[in-house]
Amino acid sequence: MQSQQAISAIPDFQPLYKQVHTVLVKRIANGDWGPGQALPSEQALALELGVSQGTVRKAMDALAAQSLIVRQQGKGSFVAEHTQEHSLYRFFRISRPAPDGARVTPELGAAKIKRRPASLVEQAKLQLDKGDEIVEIRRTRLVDQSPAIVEKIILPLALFPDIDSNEMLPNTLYSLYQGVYGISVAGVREELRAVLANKRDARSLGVASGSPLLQIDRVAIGLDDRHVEWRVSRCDTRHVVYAVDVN
Amino acid sequence: MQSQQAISAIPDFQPLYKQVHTVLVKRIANGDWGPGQALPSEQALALELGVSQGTVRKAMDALAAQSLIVRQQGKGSFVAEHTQEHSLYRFFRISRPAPDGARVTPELGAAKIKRRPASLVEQAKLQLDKGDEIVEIRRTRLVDQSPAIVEKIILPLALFPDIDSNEMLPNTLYSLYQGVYGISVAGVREELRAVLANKRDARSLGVASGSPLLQIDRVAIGLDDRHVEWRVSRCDTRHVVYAVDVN
DNA sequence: GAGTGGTCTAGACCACGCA
DNA sequence: GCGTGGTCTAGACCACTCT
Repeated sequence: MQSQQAISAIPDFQPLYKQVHTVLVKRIANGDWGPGQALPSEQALALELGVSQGTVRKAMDALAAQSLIVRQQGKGSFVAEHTQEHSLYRFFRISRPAPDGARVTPELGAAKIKRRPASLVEQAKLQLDKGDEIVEIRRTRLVDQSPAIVEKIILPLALFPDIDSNEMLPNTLYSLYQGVYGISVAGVREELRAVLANKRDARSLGVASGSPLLQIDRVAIGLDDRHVEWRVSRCDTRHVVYAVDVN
Repeated sequence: MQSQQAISAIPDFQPLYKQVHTVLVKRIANGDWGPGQALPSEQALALELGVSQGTVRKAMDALAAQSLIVRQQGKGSFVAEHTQEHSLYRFFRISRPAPDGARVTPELGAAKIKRRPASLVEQAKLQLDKGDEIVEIRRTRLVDQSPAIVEKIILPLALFPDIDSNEMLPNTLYSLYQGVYGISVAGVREELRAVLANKRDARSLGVASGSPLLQIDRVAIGLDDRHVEWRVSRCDTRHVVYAVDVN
């Protein structure tokens, strides 16, 4: 009656709750339930999958811990939405220095967008083939009305068809990816370095050429583990910092 | 028979498993079980605290998620140890750039240690009072035999009596804090900035004065939420990077 | 074989949101 | 009042470790 049953015909050796977890991730990735929509209740899923409610609960608790879903007592469980506030703070770690430590909401400055074939580095970063096209976005972000971050964003055109025909791109691109293109960013991997401002940086940020900048090299990864975006940000850290908490 | 009983005489309104969690954290912080030692079994704790095994399990799962304890099937649950490898990788995020991405094990270079009254900044960072003494450690860490990181470490002398009488400090200070002084680092808060190498940095790291360095400003926090250490590292990021994964 | 944590189930009551 | 997720319990079997 219990333990190590497989949901599919051929048993694998994952615990049941992990199998349930995997099934649910796939369904979310597949768009069975759109962002903001409610998943079936624990009971309904348990019945459908032939496991107990407690097992479904454990799988859904894991989804909630990954913030793939949001659970609300009395209402239900909902596919996480990359709304403005949410998405901004999940992957955006720029804040004011301690002891204030407040999160910062950057505003959008100038932006340029163009389409071209992927360079070799871009092919590697985004798992593309030779000849694949990408879209390059360059933009500035402001903190307290003055430019603080320059970004170069590279997107595979195949995943975001005609994204370069948008007049104005929103501040939080991830909600656009999710809402319009059905691509949810599940996680990011970032590498941080210190670099010197080149002439273009200096002009965009209003700093002296040769000023120190924090460079954030980020690859965004989708629900299906595809590399969805490559973004290189250069940040003037005189008034804001990149904050990390490890527990 | 179930639900919302309080362990202590005066009920608070925390779920039982959170109360159990809190009790266990306090006992660990208090040294009831030393690092590496086994906690009582789930059954034993459940009996002692008058709750069910499942509730104790949920509390201990949370402790494991915080990596405050390590659980081993068939053996028991053990207070986490800040061993060399462990402690190094828990809070040390320097690695090689992608696609390699391998963790790096820094070696220890020159070190200097001295005792003096806390400056104003140090008082603020470490929650000290005027006149309190601190110990300042300055040292260099090597990657691939060449200097890559300079560190300035500030410790409250009250927490680490006579630490400055040590001949050689180990590479991973956190295991020393835990093993000798009974202070476990439960988490850290870091702020990252880009700065330019001053003359001292340049000499220590073998780079040109004015080179860009990644500055990591870290406050380490103990089990009882006290600020235990303030550490400012400056890192040459030409060959290594600071890696962050968010999921 | 005894003891531990890991998984799974079944059923209960509670707190919440909504109609 | 109903359905949802949140908490708690009790009991079962499994996988692992040690003796």
